[in-house]
Formats: sequence, C-alpha cells, structure tokens
Amino acid sequence: MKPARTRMAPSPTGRFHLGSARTALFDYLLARQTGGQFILRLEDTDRKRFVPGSEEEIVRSLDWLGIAPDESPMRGGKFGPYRQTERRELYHQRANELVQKGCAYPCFCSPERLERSRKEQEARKADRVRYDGLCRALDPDEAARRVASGEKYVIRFKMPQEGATIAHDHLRGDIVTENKYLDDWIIMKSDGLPTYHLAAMVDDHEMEITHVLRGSEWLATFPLHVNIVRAFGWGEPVWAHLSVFLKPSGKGKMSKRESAQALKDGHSIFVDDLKDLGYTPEGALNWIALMGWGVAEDDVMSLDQMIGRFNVDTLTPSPAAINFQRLDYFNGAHIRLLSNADLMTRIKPFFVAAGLPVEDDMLLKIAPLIRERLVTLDDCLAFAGFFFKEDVLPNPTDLIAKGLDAKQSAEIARKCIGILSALPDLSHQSVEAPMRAYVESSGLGANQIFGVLRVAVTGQKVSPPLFESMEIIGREKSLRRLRNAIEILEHL
RNA sequence: GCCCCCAUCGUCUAGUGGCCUAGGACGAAGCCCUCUCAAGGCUUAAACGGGGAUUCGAAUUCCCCUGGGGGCACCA
Repeated sequence: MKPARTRMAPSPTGRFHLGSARTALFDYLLARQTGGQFILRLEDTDRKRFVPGSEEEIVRSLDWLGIAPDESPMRGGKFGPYRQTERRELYHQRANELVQKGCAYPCFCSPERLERSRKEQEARKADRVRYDGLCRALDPDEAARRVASGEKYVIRFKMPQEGATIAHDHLRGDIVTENKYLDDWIIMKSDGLPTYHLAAMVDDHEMEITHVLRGSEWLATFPLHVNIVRAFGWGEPVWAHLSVFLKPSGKGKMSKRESAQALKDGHSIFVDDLKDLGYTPEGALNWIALMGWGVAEDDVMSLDQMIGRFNVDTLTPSPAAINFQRLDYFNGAHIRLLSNADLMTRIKPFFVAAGLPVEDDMLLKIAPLIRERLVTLDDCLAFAGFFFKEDVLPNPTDLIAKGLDAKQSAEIARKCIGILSALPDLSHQSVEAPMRAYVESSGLGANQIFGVLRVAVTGQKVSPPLFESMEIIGREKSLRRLRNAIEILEHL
C-alpha cells in the first residue's frame, strides 16, 4: 500500500472526546502502517464558537495517547499553515475560482430574508427547507458589480439540480442522493472565512490527503463535498465515515448529564480526564480501537500490534455503545503487561498526590505485589497506601477473627509477635514455614490467623499477599502495628 | 415532516450462499487455585429484529416493515 496521508481536523470548540480520539487513532494507524504521515489541522473558521484552551487539550490528549501527529500547527510541516484562519487567502482564491467556473455564485440575501424564506417553506410544509435560489438566477456580471461595490455577500455552491450524486464511501459503498434534495450550501461566509465544506476540501487537496476518516455526521453533506472536489477537477481521497458512539444503554448519544455521571463513576468520554482517573494510554487506546473495528481474536493489543493488524476495510459502519467495563478490563490487562520499573513510575504520582512519602526502591518492591490487583492506576492507593504510613488505624471489629472473640484474636496477635520476634529476618521465605506450623498446631483456620495478622499489619481486610507485605514493611513496624492491634482489642 | 446511514448474545464484534449445532472478547453465573482481594485455569447461560422473495440451500443476496442513529445553520 502506498504511503497514506491522513488527517484529523477538529474544531477548537470543545472537549476532546472518544470520537475524535478514535478517528485520530485510525488515522495514525493507517499512516504508520503505510509509512505515511498523520496530520493535525485545526478547523477554527468559526470564531464565535472558539473555546480557549481547547487546542491545547487536543494536543495534550494526542500526546498522552502516544499518537502525536507528524504535522500540526505546533510542529509545523511543509504543507502548513495547519490552522485554517491562517489560510484564508487560499480559500478566497479557490472560491473565486469556482465562481469563475460557474460552479458557485455570490449571494446577497440577508440572514433576515433567509429566515423569512425558511419560515414560509415550513409553513407550507415543504419536503425540504432550503435556499430558494434568488441569487443563483442573478446575472454573473451584475453580481460581480455588486461585489465590487462592497455589498455584503456569501458564496454559495451551485448544486446540480437534476440527476443524482453518487458518492463512494469505503465502508458503505456508493451512496446515491438525488440532487433535488440537495441545497446550494454556503461555502464562503460574509466574514470572509470559508465554511467547513470549502475549507476542508481545499485543505485535503492541498495537503495531499489520501484517506479521509471522519464522523458519520458528515454523511448528510457528503454529496456536497464530492461535488466541490469534482468541480475543481481534483482526485478524490478514500472516504470512510466512522459511526457515532452511543451511550452505554445504546439509546442515543452521550448527553452532558450522562458525561457528568460517568465522571462521578470514575469514567469519562474525554481523553484528558482519563489520566487522572488512573487509566493508561495503552488501555484507553485498546478500548477505543475495538469500538468500530472488528478483530476476530486476541483482543489485547499494543499500539505496535494495532499498526500491524489495522485494516481500513474492516471498520464497521454501525453505531457502537460505549462500554466502560471494557475500558476497565483493557486497562487492567495492560497494567499487568508493565514491567516493575514502568509500573513504578506510573503509580508514583498517585502516592505523591496523596501526600505519601514514597521512595522509588520501596515502590519497586511493591509493584509486583499489586500489579494484578489494579484495575486503574489510582487503585494503588487503596492497595498499598499502608506501606507509607507510620501507623495504621484498623477498624476494631475487623481485627476480630471470624468465629472468635476479641480476646482470642488478641491472643493470636500475641502469638504472632512471638513467632516473628524469634525469626532471624522477616523475609517471606522465613516467615512462611513457622506461621504455617502455628496454624497447624492452633487448630484454627489459616483464614482466621492470617486475617488477624493482615488487618493488624496493613490496617485493611483486603491487601497484597501478607508475608511479602511484611517483608517490605519490616520487622520493627510490623511488630509495632501488632502491638497496637492488641491494645485496640483489649479495650473493646 | 423530508433526506441519508445502520441492524448477529446485555455490550464490542467474527461471519461475504453450504465449513454455523453461529466463533471470540467484556460483563454475568459456577467450579478450581488460594492467607484476603485479584490474577489465572475450566465450565455454563446468552444472538442472526419481523415478513416476503431468490436459491437445492441464506446470518450471509433483493424488497418491504420495524427499530436505532445522523442531517436538514453565514457550526463544524
């Protein structure tokens, strides 16, 4: 396959969400696989909806995911500039070219007249509300004179009114639309900036884009786009319209309210939130990739494996419901693939953020103990926070072994102190045998004895393996926590 | 309302006319392992939306219906 040039063209008008991330991923995969380039182009022609900070969020999200573009407004590239507001002269020329060719025309209708026309069409229940064509009928010379005189105008694309437009989508095949249902859409606004329809087509051509992957919300104006490209006489890229993401129930798109709820539940549809929620880029990427891309087996994949296996032909056109349980699964699966050193550097920030005095070598020893227990990285606090505290505060009732009372439990703790004190060291190898022997001789269950020990030493009912944990905590601290536990039990 | 798109287990999907008694993964249930919780292993339940047509034969092709989604801006 020839090197593909792909592009993601978000508008800086809001948060960077799953849909954009998936488009970017597929763009990236295709570019890498073919030895091509992945481009980020900012479609900032709508100055009214511009949201400060959104450009930064796009770049930050892409960086974090590990799928940074090869060419972008920040990084530059030989097809720049990559911000549409910096390319207005180009659009101006191209729009005029279409007018000259008779494929587009200036329109002087005021927003008020347009509004009136719309209302009138709605009132008589017209099949489709659209531009009534007043300025389409204008004499070109007359129109040119009015433009030259400084009258306010927009430029509309002259849609063919007969026949049908056949647009080819790579995933759906030919999409046939009768031209009578199409409109003379505005391609140049009165503020001198182009609309998406013109700008994207011009840029995709100028930037030599070979594959356009975009959301299915563009399907409705797809016929317009191919008509514009054809009016210029350009070759068409491969078009693939990706399906939308539905909310977990599968009924409709995620709403603001549901996005907020997801965040409360520890999930998010915004990539920039994922890091703080304890997700890894690997897990997030894997999750995103498998929504709308059918892979027969071996679901857990690294980015490199995805590059190797990606295929535009196997993208699915049907909408996909978001499933956060799968995100958790993929995240845990990728965490388990991490080396101790890697895992260590990833969990460290969460301890630091919690104000715990962490040390690298100790974290390195803890990493293998909690690796397969983590669903999200921030789970490390719940599993291993006790390692870094001077003292733990076990829930008194948790200290009482199942089926026994406080006194008997205190006795177990005392016995443990005796055993552990007598040992040359507290390595888990040294501890295991004598503790097992104690369980044997006591007539109690391992659950009961280890339970008391666990809660006393870690302060919690659920913890990493006990003996390994004590080895890291050390004898002094372990014994002190045991004595505290006895204290608590005796005062019950 | 009009136009366009989509349709396999609860969810993501494999499947391109006979290899389908419909495969995998998440989730669910059970068992094993086990110092807790996980991880891991094994097992189970779970789907071709409905109706026609083509064909010796249809999840796979065609039509209709239904359901879902998107669009109908001087927004992208």
